[in-house]
Amino acid sequence: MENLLAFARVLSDETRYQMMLLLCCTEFSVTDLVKALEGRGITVSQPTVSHHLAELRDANLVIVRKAGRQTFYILNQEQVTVCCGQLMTKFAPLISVDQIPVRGSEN
Amino acid sequence: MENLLAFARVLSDETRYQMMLLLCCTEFSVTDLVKALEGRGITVSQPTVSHHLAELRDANLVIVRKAGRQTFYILNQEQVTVCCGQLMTKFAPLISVDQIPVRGSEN
DNA sequence: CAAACGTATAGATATTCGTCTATATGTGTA
DNA sequence: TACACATATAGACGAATATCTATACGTTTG
Repeated sequence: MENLLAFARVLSDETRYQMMLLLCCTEFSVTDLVKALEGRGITVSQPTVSHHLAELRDANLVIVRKAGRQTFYILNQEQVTVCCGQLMTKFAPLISVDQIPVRGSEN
Repeated sequence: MENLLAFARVLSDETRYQMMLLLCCTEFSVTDLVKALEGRGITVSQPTVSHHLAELRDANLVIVRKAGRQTFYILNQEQVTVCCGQLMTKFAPLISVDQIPVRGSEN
């Protein structure tokens, strides 16, 4: 599947979205991620989280580190950046880069 | 639904993705859009395209102009830009804005 | 006014996909 | 070596959704 389609598809699920928010700047083991999601009101089983992590892996959106019997995941911010750049090129080519409203642009 | 989730959801379907590519810089009527999609190997009925256009409308991703019995659509590049900015803020906060690889960054 | 045209809506259907339970695989430990 | 722990995989199931056909709605035209 095309790169951007995979990126969008991964992002489009609430559970994965919250996972990515958590993984953005902090490494999590699978079990800890399950607990952290629970804390955000997302109650899912460990296999479900593993399944979603596999999708993130396939989309190159996480960096994986194995340590003993644990596996740690963290978001691949560079891939996010590449995808956002491609999105801008394809779907907002008329808007110059330095106009990207980075902060305080909720709506 | 949250803004970015809606954006990602809309983008995550192949048909809508191709529609957005076509609508990016050119206005299309519904019928012409059906034909243009056909030309790209996406064969869908007019009601299907209308249905997808309604989703794009709900996500504020198209600008609509009615003229006689036709309705013209074009992509709302500003909304795309806003969403990309929010994506960067939420999922790539450690990467500075001026590093966004805008062109020639396919992978 | 009636017919043709362009688009939107409604309802039905099949497929995709998110989730679960059960279990397999791999790794540390007593 | 046996067991406990952490994660991944397999298969089943229900909900979401992309698509279709049929039709309604609005507009132009003869």
